[in-house]
Parts: sequence; structure tokens; C-alpha cells
Amino acid sequence: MQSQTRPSSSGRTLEHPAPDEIRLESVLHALSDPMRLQIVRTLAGDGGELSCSVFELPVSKSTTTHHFRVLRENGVIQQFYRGTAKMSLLRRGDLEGLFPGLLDAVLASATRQAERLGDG
Amino acid sequence: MQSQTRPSSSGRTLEHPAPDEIRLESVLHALSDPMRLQIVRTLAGDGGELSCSVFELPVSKSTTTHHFRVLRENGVIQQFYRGTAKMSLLRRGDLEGLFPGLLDAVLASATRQAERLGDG
DNA sequence: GTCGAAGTACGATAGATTTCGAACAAAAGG
DNA sequence: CCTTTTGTTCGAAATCTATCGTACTTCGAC
Repeated sequence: MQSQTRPSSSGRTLEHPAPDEIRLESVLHALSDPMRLQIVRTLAGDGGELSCSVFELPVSKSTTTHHFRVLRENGVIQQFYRGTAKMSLLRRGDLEGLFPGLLDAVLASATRQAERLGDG
Repeated sequence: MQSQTRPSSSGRTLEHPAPDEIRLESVLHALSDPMRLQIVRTLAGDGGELSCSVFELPVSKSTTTHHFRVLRENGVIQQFYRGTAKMSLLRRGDLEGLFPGLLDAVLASATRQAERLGDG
């Protein structure tokens, strides 16, 4: 059974929930942490895939790993390895299909609040 | 200005955050609990004010008190006393002003998910 | 004035969550 | 092979959360 199961890159596999496993409550919870909301805003602003290291979060490396994992396990982002880097991107399509308008409303609200609090 | 205040609001005061104190992350956190999301859905469905006791939640009275308090302290609902009952209603206007479209997107997503999971 | 209904307050507890540092692992490039 | 970059894993600690039961308060009705 293990003849050639490893899909693409070496042996580093990442678990992602299927679309029908993504729960609204879990997504809201994932987005309710300031650090994670900032990550999602950055990903949305870029539009593509970003390596974890481009986020200069004011926490340690292991904490950063933790937050990206929460986002991935709750269905907010997709991740994969490219060399030594781990790339992340928003699961825009899946989220829009499940919860139409939700992500955009959250992102717009976050932008609005950042402007209101003087953190444009 | 007290010519005709809320009937018998005697000494029981309830703390509510002012609109500019309501944080997006806090609202998302408040909505990320299944019990609280259910409460908000019921309030939204009714459109008006409801007493806490009409919610037949599968938890104890003290836990119910806790959840309503979280919703109130995070700016999602407004509460006031009427006799022995405590009435709750959504802060639709305030939330719409701060986070346009957010509440509607969450409510629509919740309805959609309930249908998908066979819980209409 | 007494009683029931509706909630609150007060611990208490079990389980999450966020955070850290130190040790480890994989890939890329000399 | 060795080193650097990038990120993971493994405890561990501090804090937060959801939950409960019991005792208490407040209001309206009788």
C-alpha cells in the first residue's frame, strides 16, 4: 500500500477539511483572533499565495505555526510546501460557495475598523 | 427627562459597550459559539425583543445567563428588564453601521448551513 | 406579606487557547 | 558534507471558556 502513495512533494502532507466539513462557527472562531484576522487580511490583500515568513507577526515562530494551523484546520486557508517555505492562500472559492458574502463582509469590516482605530 | 422611563427599571442596570467600543474580533468571537449563534438566529428571526426564557437551550440557567452576557458585553445584543423578565434584542443598527453586511452574511450563512446539515 | 417565576452571583471544574523556548527536520546551495 | 533558512514538534505555563449546582434577589400576583 505504500509503494507510491506520497502525492507530490516528499512526505510532508497537510490535512485540510473538505468543503462539506467546514463549519461556520469554526470559521468565525478562526477569524476572531486578532493575529489570525491580520494574517487573513494580508492574504486577501495580496490575492495570491504567501510564505509564512513574510508575515512579521509579533510572536514567536511556534506561535505563528499554531495560528496558521488553526486557519488551515478550520478551512480558512490552504497550505502546501514549496522548498523550505510553506505557502498559504485563502480558500476564497470554497468559503464563498458555503457562506456567500461572509468573507468579504469580514474583510471590509476589518478594513473599516482599522481605519476607524487609526491603523489603516 | 424621566417623565416616562422604562417601567420599573429600578436599580438593575446593565452595561453595554458604546458603538465605538465594539470590536470586530469580539463580535466574531461572540458569534462563534453554537449556543450563542442560535440565540442570535432566533432573535433575528423574531425581529423584536424576546425574554431569555423563551429560548429553550439545552443548558442550565446559569450557563444561559453567561451566554447572554457575552453577547451583550461584546455589543451584539441589547438587554433590559421588564418585570421579572429580561428582554434581549439584536443591535442591528449599531452593527450595520460599524460592519455593513456582516450580520446579514452571518445569518444567511447560518441558515444555509442549518439546511445543509438537515436542521432547517 | 408570602409565594412562584425569572435570573443573578458565586464558586468550582474540566477542557481550550495562546504563548513560549528548546530541540528537531527538510530543502537549497555552496 | 555542512550551513542557512524555514518551519515543526514537544512539553509547559498562564489564561480563558463553557459548564454546572446551590444559594440568593427581584418582581408580580395572590
